[in-house]
Amino acid sequence: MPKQTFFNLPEDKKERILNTAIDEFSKYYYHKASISRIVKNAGIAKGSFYQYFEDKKDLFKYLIGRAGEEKMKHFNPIMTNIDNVNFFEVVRAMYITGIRFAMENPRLQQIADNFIRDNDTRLKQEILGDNIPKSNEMFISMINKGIEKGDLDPSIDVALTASIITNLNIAISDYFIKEVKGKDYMEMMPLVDKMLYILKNGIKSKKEGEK
Amino acid sequence: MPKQTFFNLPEDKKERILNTAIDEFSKYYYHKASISRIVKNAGIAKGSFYQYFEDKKDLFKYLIGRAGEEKMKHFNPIMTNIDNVNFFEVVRAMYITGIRFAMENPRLQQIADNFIRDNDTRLKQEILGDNIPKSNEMFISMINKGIEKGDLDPSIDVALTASIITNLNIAISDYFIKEVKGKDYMEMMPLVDKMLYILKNGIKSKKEGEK
DNA sequence: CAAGCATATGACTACATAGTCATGTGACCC
DNA sequence: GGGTCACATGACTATGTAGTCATATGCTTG
Repeated sequence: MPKQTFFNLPEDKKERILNTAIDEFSKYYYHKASISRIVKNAGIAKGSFYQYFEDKKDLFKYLIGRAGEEKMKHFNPIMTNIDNVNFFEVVRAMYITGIRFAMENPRLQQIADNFIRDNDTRLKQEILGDNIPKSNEMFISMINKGIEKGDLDPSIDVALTASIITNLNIAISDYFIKEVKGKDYMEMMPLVDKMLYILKNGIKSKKEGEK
Repeated sequence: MPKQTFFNLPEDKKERILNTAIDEFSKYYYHKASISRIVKNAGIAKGSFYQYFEDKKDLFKYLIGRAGEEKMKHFNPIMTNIDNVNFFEVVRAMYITGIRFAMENPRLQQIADNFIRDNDTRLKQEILGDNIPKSNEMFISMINKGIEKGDLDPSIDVALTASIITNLNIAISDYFIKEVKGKDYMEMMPLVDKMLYILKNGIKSKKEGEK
């Protein structure tokens, strides 16, 4: 956590510092991001930085935490209905909010991306604690419920399906941002539906049987 | 390319240097990997290193190239049959060889992984040139042929499906390495088939219609 | 005015990095 | 012996980093 000194700062200064830090960590991954550059760009002294934050990790943890909170704000409303709606509706809502978040907060999305892809597992452990497996567990329980309710094919492999759904989430965000960037984000809707069609029905021709 | 001096070295010395370098780049991504550590671990002088390679990038390019060649050795036999066999057979063979490569060459796999995930696009561009889009183009042409032949549902979105198949390739390797590591790699076969089942048929329950 | 306290500062330490270069060493040939 | 050439060496340069610390500024309170 940042020191009290940081929270005591006037709002605009806090904002300026965080904004500069977000810029830095969205451009460079953790180890390459530079405190020296941050203080230079934010127009504060090196010493001041260390009056605000314990160290580099302290700042980064704080940013990751804020990004997570921001993302959760969008996801929570979906999760409350989770038991009442069709499985695919939930997945659809998740994909849509995921893309929306990425478009509305490209720098935070980039920071999260860099962080997820970072292979310094010690750093990840220190910063995330044990929040990583939770998302997968949630999917697994969702899939199990989906099978019970009759929404899903009971012969699928649950853990593998969870992994697929997670990866498709990443795939569709990537695909959309690469292919459709700049355009209105409402254009993602048909794309999400095409993705869900495939997830639901597969890609095998319906006209003839399996060879 | 490494300098001639490097290729003139006795085989065991070359081997020792490359081996140490592979170790380093599989543990750390490009910018964090250290030439100083490599020369220390390989037992050669710093100056010698620069008699063998132009610079850090030269060595890395060489390693990426070797890893690529190694991987291609496995893939090429599949690609020659590409027109004669069922679409899903090709995808199946690709997934299997992908996992096999990852298991047989964990360090090379790790280097390729680190590199793909690196977000220094300039470095990527310099090292890969324009080889990146090629793999996607190949998938797209495969999918189009699959539709023509009647293997695939013509209503799918081709580009999106290509992206899905690529991502599922990553997903299954990840999943397999996390879940099944240490065991015999033949255990991946049922997993690949479950994955293909989902890709073919989707995950929707077959008993009742869509809600 | 004076004391005290929160905040601000940038030179500095200690360390790591990639890459250079002048000097050695040893084998081979004339 | 003398010359040439390939390879070997590690001290050194230049640059970057995270983090420290003694000092200074300025606001608030008695």
